[in-house]
Amino acid sequence: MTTRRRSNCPISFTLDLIGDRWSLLILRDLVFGRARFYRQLLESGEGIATNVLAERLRRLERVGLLSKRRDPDDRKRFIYSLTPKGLDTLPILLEMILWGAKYDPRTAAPPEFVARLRKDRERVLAEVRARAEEK
Amino acid sequence: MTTRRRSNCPISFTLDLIGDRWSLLILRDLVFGRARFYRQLLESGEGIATNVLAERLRRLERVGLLSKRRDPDDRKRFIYSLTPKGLDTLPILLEMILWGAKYDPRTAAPPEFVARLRKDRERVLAEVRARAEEK
DNA sequence: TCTGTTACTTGCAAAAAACAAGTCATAAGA
DNA sequence: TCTTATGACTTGTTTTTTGCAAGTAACAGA
Repeated sequence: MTTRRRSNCPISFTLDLIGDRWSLLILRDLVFGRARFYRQLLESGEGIATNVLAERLRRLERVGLLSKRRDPDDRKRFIYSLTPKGLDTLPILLEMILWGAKYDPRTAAPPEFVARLRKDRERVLAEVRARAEEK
Repeated sequence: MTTRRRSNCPISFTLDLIGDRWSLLILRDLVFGRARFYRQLLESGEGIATNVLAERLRRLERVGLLSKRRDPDDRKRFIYSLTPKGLDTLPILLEMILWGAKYDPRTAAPPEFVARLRKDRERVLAEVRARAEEK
């Protein structure tokens, strides 16, 4: 992926950083707590290629969305976690959940979560954020 | 771009349809009323290649986010416009504006628009939606 | 020390994007 | 009505990115 910015439009800026087919899925797995290690990210569902994952992690770290540190409990692996800047993409992810759940007849989105999200967006946002932060 | 779905995750579903480097910019130009014709989309800032634009328009039409009709005032051109499904991506675009405006020091996002959006999200959403609908 | 994990890297083929040029259906002007 | 212009693309080619398979290096455990 290229890094060259295309304009000063805020949407374009956002897309230049996370507007590819994988970055937001990586952020999703970190935000919703499904993964913390390389292996988990690699195996979490959609089948990203290992070289692409490595490149994306490097990139997301470089632009400040996530950080990497050695796991003190097992020094051969690394813990990937979101920075505040990375966590701030949560509202974007939540809107994508709402849109996807609305238009995908086969969606796996839990209906009660979606209903709560629609009804009380701020509250759900705060809850997911809090859970993500304590990791 | 491929069309094959990767999973039933709503975020993944959304990204399968609009998670590339151009689709959301096209939607942006249609939502915010900067463009209605092929030429305008082609020249609106970021420099999409003509073959890529053509392919994306075909794709977005096929998945039901936009529609195409001949312009009655000049039958050699076509008017591209959003469907309700396409217009429903607006919340995603607005969150990207907020994120981009927050983290891009060179952002061109009008500060008063961003401030209003932060303060009264629902209202701005309704306004932009209303303006986009009357086209 | 040997074996297994974990996190990658490297090499190559396939797909997609960027770039340049050309086609085709209107429309507008002489 | 012939001629040129415009708008919306298509086609061919090069470059970049992705996907896939295999391999390597650091650390851990027995």
